[in-house]
Amino acid sequence: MCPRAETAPAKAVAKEEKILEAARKRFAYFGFPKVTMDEIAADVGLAKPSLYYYYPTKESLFRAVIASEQTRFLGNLEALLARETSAQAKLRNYVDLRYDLFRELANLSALGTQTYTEWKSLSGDLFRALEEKELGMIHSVLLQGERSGEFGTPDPLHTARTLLHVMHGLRLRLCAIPTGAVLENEAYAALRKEMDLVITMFIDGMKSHHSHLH
Amino acid sequence: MCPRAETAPAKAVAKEEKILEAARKRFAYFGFPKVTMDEIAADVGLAKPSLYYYYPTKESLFRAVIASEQTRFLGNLEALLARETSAQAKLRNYVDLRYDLFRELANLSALGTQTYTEWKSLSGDLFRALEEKELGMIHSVLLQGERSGEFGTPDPLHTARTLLHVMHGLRLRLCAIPTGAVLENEAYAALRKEMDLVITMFIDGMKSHHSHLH
DNA sequence: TTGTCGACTATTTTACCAAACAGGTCGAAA
DNA sequence: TTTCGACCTGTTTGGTAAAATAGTCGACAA
Repeated sequence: MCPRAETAPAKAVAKEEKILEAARKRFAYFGFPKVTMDEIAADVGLAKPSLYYYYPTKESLFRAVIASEQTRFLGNLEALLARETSAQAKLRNYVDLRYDLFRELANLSALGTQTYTEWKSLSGDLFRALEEKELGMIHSVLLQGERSGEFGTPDPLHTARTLLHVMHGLRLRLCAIPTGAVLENEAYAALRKEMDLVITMFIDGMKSHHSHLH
Repeated sequence: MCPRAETAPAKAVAKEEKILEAARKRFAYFGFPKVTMDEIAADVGLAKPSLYYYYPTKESLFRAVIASEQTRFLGNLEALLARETSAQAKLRNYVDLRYDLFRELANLSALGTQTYTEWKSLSGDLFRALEEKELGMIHSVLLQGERSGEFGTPDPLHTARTLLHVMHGLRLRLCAIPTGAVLENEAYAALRKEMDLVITMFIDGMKSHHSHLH
């Protein structure tokens, strides 16, 4: 209520986020090892030791960056699933969001694969936690689809997991393997089309499974 | 006809294959850089220079190893497609074979990912050529399924490519990302199940697409 | 002619050391 | 509460000498 009462902490939080943003940019462009704390400090107009007032280690700062990206994604995803639509529509929307996150992460990482695996190793637990939540959401959508009679699967959890792995696999493949496409954009457009086809196949496959049970 | 006429070259060919086999084992266990030509030579009871009589460079030997593995796979695949069965059955058999090749390559490479990407970079053209042929075969099976009325796709080539990419993506993911599974065998069993589910979804999806056109 | 190898070359890896660098700490001062 | 100068310490870097390895050549043998 009183603006003054919030001033001191608000300022600290604001600075924390400025640091986070500067770090995100640096890490994204140059990768974790090539970024120095001095540089990040300079970006936000501070000296190195001041950074340690907000983040105890370089790694914790990095993890904070990852966590913030993931939180944003999860927020969007949750909002999406909360909206009252068909399970199919939700699955397609999920693909949309997933693609966007892939795209963003790739955009920010000059070096593709390298950064990706680097991130994975530095904060594998975060990634695993994200996948866990992502899996849970897909799973719940599949269950919704089953309840509402849109489609069915013999094993919704297995299907959800496979779907998740397929999407990540496609993305990983794109990063790990030099595609024929010269332009990065082309490669991503192809990824997009493949993700769409996969989700279509899964939806149609699940519909047909359901109708077999009729 | 005359056994004598074949003796000299036959012996040479046999030795060539002994070298190939020794090299395969070494490369598989230790990876390309950690293997020396002396070691391979010793394995087959020769001195290093003799190897160069059969293979002009270390890399050519390595490529010969890869090529032989791939040829075997392609042979099996072709034999499979030649057999007179339904397109569905062929797709499922393709998954079988593909899985086996994944499994074998992984079995032979102590270091998983590392070796995989190493191989890719050293003989990317071979891998690309293999994928090209693999793609062609999947494509032809999809076309067969369409002709025979088993199922249909709006874009068979795109579907074939996506299927290929999905399978490779799943495998790649397994290599690149430390899974929760402690035992490697578990991880591969999971891969197997996922590959099966994907092909099921694709088959069902394509069936339903076909029946929509009815 | 086909196949083998000992001895040699050229290039890459390794081993090592010193200097620079970068993550992290501390106490003082706004 | 927030900032920073000075300091500490483990790691990376650069350069070099020694070792190892891919690849060559000419001689020798089947």
